[in-house]
Amino acid sequence: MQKLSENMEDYLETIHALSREKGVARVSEIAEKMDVKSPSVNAAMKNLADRDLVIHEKYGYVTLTPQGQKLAAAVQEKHDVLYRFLTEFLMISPEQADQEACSIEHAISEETFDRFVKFFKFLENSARTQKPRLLRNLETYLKTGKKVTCECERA
Amino acid sequence: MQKLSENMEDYLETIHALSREKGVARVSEIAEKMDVKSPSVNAAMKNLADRDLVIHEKYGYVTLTPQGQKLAAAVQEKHDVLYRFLTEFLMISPEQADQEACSIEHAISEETFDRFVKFFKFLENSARTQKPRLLRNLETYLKTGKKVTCECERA
DNA sequence: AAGCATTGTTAGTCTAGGCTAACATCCGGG
DNA sequence: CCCGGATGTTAGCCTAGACTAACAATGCTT
Repeated sequence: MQKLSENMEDYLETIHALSREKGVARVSEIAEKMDVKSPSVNAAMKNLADRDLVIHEKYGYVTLTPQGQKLAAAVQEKHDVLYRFLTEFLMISPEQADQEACSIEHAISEETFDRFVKFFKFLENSARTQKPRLLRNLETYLKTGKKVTCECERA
Repeated sequence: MQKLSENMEDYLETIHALSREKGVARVSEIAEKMDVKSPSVNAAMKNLADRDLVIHEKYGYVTLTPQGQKLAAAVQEKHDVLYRFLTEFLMISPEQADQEACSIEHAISEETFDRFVKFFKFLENSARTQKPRLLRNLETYLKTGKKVTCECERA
């Protein structure tokens, strides 16, 4: 099985999101959400159906197969972690973070994502236990460019 | 001027690298480094020359215009920071880090990159001043999955 | 139950960016 | 000088993934 293209991953992700939001996914909704026209969606559904990632009955709904589910969930998970990193630690606006997570999510290997998740949890943990030191220092630094040495270091 | 595609950014980056490594960039070298055939390079050079990003004399060398330089340097900078983050903090192997930096570099906006650089410097600074606490804890965590609360917090 | 708006599908076209095969130019060695 | 191999270019083709225009199915509304 050939690796999925970024575009096809995006389709899966969108179907996944729609299914969770509205229960089902329809061609027109997918088109609208992805800002493409319905014939493009149609072609993509044919592609994904051929790979057994979706089921698309003529003039009917689109649903993910278990395989498609799994892939979509993996992409979604990357999206979510990236989004949280961008908003919580880089303080990017929600809209922009969402958009960028959407690009970056396709560029990251499983291996790297796995480590990044750990890294992220570590940061969050530090932010919690050292609160508000580490995070506040970072925030100050991001805003002012001034380095703040850790208080516990100076002590 | 239309935004550059990822592929064209890659061409610029490769020309930039070759120019620095060997002084000049030739079609065959670009092709080899990017693992494409020379007619593809040719088409890309025509594209980039039309945008005034490179100069490509017939049967001759390829050089970056000042504009091309600037763009290439920006891409390169993203690559470098990402590479360092991946190797130093996520402990990804040099080869894989290089490869992934190559994908991720195209997916990041100027805004986000800017903040990420600050974030990265902050991390490096913490790693230096708190050495070896923060980094060692992260390393332990990445390897074992065990969370380690900051020593200065427990004190 | 029929008609029409909505929705989905098909056919055909376009662009980016690959490729191969064939042709053109360049340059070093005889 | 000139010839052959290396290098560069052109022409023509392919695929992914978008689009428009035209056609088909569905289903709500009366």
